[in-house]
Amino acid sequence: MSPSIELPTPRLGREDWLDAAFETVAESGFDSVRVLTLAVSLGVTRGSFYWHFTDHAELVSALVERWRKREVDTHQRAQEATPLEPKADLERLLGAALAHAGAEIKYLRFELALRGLGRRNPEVATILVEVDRMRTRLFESKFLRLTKDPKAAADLAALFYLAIVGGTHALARPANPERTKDYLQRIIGHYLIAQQIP
Amino acid sequence: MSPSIELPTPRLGREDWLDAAFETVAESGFDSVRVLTLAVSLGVTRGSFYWHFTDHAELVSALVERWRKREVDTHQRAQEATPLEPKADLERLLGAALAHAGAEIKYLRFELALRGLGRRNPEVATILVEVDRMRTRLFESKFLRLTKDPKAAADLAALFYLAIVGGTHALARPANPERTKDYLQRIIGHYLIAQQIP
DNA sequence: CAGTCTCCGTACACTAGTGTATTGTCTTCC
DNA sequence: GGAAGACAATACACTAGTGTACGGAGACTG
Repeated sequence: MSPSIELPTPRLGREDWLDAAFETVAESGFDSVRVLTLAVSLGVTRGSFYWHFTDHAELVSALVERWRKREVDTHQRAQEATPLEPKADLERLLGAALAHAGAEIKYLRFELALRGLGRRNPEVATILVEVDRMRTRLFESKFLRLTKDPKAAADLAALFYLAIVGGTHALARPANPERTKDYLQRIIGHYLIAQQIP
Repeated sequence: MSPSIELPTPRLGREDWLDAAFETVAESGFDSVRVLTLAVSLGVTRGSFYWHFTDHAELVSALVERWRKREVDTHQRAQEATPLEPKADLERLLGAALAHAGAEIKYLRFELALRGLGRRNPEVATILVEVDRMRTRLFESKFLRLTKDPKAAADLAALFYLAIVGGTHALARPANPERTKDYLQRIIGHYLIAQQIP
């Protein structure tokens, strides 16, 4: 009989637990992250978990921290990217923010869940404020290449970001993420970028 | 000794439980709604709860339903309100949507929590889609009085609504709701209403 | 003033989850 | 090939929560 029906069941590392937790957060929020449930879905017992983490709380904060690091990272790369023509630059950022296909939609859902957590966890709230500010400032610097009025650039960046956050809610819905993304990109791009050149 | 130190402890009705549940949702989300906890905070035991509700699930769906009814209600009133000049009309709606002081901020936080619930509960998701559509259509009808292009009116209404939903996140933060509201109202009003007259 | 309706307390059985302590079992590496 | 280290199972004690069954007690009503 062929022996290798059952997978080799590789041992788990910290990242595996974080990945699994990430999935559940994206699907059903932070409150659904249970050590027991994760263990079952990973095919092990909780014994494994408490080897990698001291605590349920540590899992959550590690997850948040991993997200923060990645955000700072992609922000760096966005800053260092060779700048296009100002308008195209903003459109590229918009497209990235509304990224939709496959894994990306999970990131959007995760971030929404994180904002939910931030509403009752001050440390998370602080991180969110920082990331929001980071992104807004990037937008601001781009808008500043379109208009010379610094106040208008700041306002437009803020409004731009508001629309993106709002759009995330629409994208997080099951129906038509592809079309939704195209639509969002079109209207935000049209009214908040194309139309705003002095 | 003066006898009336302790309050008369009025008996509780269904609404009292719903009110208490509403508070916890606004503060810490739907997952924090526990029968036991509510009972403690209301100063009774769970015996009371199971007289008014059959179930924990019934509490939640009753809460959602109450919210939906109220939304339909305020929508009716908004429709029937004597229309002002088109621009002022939109600005009034914007102000209402971003209402901030006192109790209103709880409503905003509740709605955000509800959107979180909607991400994993299809019935709630349906309700949210309906309410969103209801509101957007109202905005659309108002924008239609500013521009004759029906497509532009639809787009502007959508963008308007995106900005409002995004703005809710900013308002839900503890810091400076007053100032935040003024700022949001200003930039949304400026770029999405004032500037969009053909 | 007895009875009924409404609301609440109490006690019980049950489930899901956490965290700890201890003991295995692979791997790796000398 | 034997010891050490990395990962996992098991068993235990504990907490918070749900739902049910039933028994009061207070208020209103004839």
